[in-house]
Amino acid sequence: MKLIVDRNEDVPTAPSPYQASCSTCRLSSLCLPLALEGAEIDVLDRIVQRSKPLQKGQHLYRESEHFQSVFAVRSGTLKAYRTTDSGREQVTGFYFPGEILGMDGIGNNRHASSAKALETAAVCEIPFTALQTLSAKMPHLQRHFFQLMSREIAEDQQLITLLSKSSADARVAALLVSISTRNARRKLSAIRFRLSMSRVDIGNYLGLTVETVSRVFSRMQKLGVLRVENKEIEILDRDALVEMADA
Amino acid sequence: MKLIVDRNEDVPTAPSPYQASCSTCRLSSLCLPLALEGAEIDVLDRIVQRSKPLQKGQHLYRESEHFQSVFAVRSGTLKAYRTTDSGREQVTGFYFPGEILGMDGIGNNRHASSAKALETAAVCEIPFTALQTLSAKMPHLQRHFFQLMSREIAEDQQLITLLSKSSADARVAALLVSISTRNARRKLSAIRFRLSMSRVDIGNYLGLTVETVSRVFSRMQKLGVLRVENKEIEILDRDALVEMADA
DNA sequence: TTGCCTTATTGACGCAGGTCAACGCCCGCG
DNA sequence: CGCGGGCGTTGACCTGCGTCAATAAGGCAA
Repeated sequence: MKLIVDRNEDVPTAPSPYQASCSTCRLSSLCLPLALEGAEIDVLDRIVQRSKPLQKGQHLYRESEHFQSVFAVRSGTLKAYRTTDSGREQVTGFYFPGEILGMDGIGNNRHASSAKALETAAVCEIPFTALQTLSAKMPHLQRHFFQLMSREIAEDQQLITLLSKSSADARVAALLVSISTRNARRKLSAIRFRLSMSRVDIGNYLGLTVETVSRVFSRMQKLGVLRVENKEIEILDRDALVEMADA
Repeated sequence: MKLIVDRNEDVPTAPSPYQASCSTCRLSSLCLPLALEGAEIDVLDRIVQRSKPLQKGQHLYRESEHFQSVFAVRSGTLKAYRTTDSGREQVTGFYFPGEILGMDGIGNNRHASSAKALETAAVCEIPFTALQTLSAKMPHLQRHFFQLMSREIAEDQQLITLLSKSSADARVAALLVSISTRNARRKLSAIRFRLSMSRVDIGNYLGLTVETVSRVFSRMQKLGVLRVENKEIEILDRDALVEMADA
């Protein structure tokens, strides 16, 4: 029944050609190289470090640690979260292959959130100082990185909008639509996928309790919008879902 | 019933010495020039346009308009907001003197939010293309701008955290603490100030109704934490406020 | 000034979602 | 292969905030 799962049963830390290079990377069309051409990609390639396979539950970096690099997800999923003064944990984002995380640390040289693998995950590390130097020389890269940061802002604002007023149904629907869309970008199925995060994480991210998330899933299943089987999700009526996400 | 409005009844583009220069600007220690030295400031100065005094209610830019510049607030306050698919308005931020807005438009060359003056306001316009060119030449500037964007991300995450779980009291307390802190940065009173935004805007920003905001103010006043008189706020017990903000 | 219209406050009431509790089912470990 | 602990689901109940409504208080126009 369940087929599984993640790849990256990762290789000991030998010479470590975890991945040849940006130019052969399947994700280059989503990731940092997006705006670059051949020669430029090679230059970027030289600063990128591909040495970090993470096991489920392992941290990539922790809040308030010294900031040094941003990271691109190569495989697997990560969550970013911060801890409030009162000790509560708040998930601020999920990161899928091709996406960049860690940019919130640039502001004061200290990570503003922690990042943890939700399943076995591989990332590319991009030392920020080197990235800056390169950016100054490669306008495309500079521009692209500005864009990536800007989009992160815009996405956070999207989430703010969601959290500010929307119903539980709308929040869950919005998350599912988002995941679906991001899957499509990676040429994966937009209607059938496996949630790598727990219900707790989903609830936390969306400002809901686990119970509510669970009830929403059940309700949507009853309505014929979704099929839910543990972490497997099938979207049966995407239009309905999009509609719910907005309301 | 809807009247008004504004369109950029735009200001003659005459010589326009609304403000001498960045180097004489009282806010330079908060704003873009922060990381620069004498000569560099002058160069930045040359691309900055100081031509836009806005009347209360007037727009600086509108969602989905072509993105061209970011803006620094010189005086007054602005709010940024986006409109959801269902037509609801969501305030995503308030901007005070020395702060930069418009960075969410970089991502796809289109403003992701609208910005409107809450009172008479003056801004400096910083054409983004020119800023990029300069950034490539001036590492300090590039770095500083990355930092500004990063901080915007971190602040949005703060708000996400707030909206995700906190009580109405905590939300209002957090906003007041934030305004207080930002006032202090500008050498204004941290304990006595005038709210430039309406209760509606506050509620919208915090994901609360006007009524709730009003009740929270009353309650805090009763508790002796605040003195509220219309838009005038006096913080009587900052520690208590900080404490409430966290819970 | 007077009056009008927008903004703010306060009260009464209802409901979405939180809380508490019980239970079933994966899944990893021995 | 069986056992245990975490994760997920479901139900019953409770509460903080939204909603509706009425009134007050600014503030701007004429």
